Amino acid sequence: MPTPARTSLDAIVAAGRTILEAEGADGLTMRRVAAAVGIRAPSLYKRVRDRADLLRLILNAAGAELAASLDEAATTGNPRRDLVALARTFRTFARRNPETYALMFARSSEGARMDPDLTERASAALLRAAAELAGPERRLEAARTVVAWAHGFISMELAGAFRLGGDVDEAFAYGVDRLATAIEGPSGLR
Amino acid sequence: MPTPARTSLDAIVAAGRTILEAEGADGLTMRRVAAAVGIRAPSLYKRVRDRADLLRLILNAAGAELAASLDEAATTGNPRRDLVALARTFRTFARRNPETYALMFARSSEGARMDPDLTERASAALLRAAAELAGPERRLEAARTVVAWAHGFISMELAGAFRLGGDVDEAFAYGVDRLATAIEGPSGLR
DNA sequence: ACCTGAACACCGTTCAAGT
DNA sequence: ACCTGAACACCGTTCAAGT
Repeated sequence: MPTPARTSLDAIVAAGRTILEAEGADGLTMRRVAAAVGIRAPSLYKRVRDRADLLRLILNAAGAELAASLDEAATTGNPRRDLVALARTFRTFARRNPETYALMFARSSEGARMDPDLTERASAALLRAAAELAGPERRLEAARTVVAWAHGFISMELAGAFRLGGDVDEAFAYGVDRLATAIEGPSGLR
Repeated sequence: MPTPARTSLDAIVAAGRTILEAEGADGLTMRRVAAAVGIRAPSLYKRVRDRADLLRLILNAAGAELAASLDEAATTGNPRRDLVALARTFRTFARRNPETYALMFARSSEGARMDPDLTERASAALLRAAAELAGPERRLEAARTVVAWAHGFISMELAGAFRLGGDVDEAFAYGVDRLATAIEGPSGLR
């Protein structure tokens, strides 16, 4: 005789996101998530394969939000301003979802990998701006250089690695300005 | 009546490094490290406060090696060539010690933080090159921009985030060249 | 169909007892 | 002084049993 469902996959993923940001990755335990949705840990396995699967679903949900924000941000028509807007949007997301952000870019030791389609969607606007600034042949390297800088800056900021003082906001503004200039025009390589 | 020591802190840290790189952070268990040095897990607590402390010692040992390599690398006399050498040295270290590298730049959720003196030592050569390229007033922002790019590039490479194809080595060479140019000369900001 | 308690094989860590 | 087995409070996960 069927028992009515007491929760849903969406509720589990949402609870997981909240717990992940509030308690960190170590705090995201199956028992804790189960309690948050009013069931016991073993019942979670009716809806997710294992903890890595739950983590994957959490990263996908957050990644979809990020991709949508990026799409919205890059709409000024000016590639340089779009680039600045994209970098800011990226940083804002990371500061609001630091634990999630760290896992998105982590080595797969946690076993969870975001949906590749989402990664592509999140890259699209940047590739467009990069093509306009650096030229179509160099657009991939240019986009990579910018995203590497932005990710590096943000992850160091989140890790508290900027310990030599100075204004971090200003350093971010300086960096994105320098990067935009760096990928502009003909390559100095070779 | 004293029992002779069966191992040493150095042996424990060395075993920890090997296990960390071979099995990942999750594989670095107190029981596993103890077995590698021929004792039982509880005896480790005679030499380290807890697992976070062991992790800290591992990161310090690796960080000292990295700082020494960086010092050695930046000796061409030419700031631009020094910058390229520093970036390459950094990347080589990360590729040889990927698990250690990831923890060095991780949020302190793992609880282990490297010795600040080591961070400073590792930054010194870069700050010198940055001062020559960008001018003394902009050296901190310039150094941060370069290290952010390098760390971002490397951590994305290690995470397997470069999925759109293209030559990753060439992208690294392109990036460091662009970054060196980017921090040169007067700032375009403001 | 969904949910549960009990159980298993792991953790990090403590502690009394051994030499 | 250093090392140990036993124990505790946690994990993720499985599974038979309940409704």
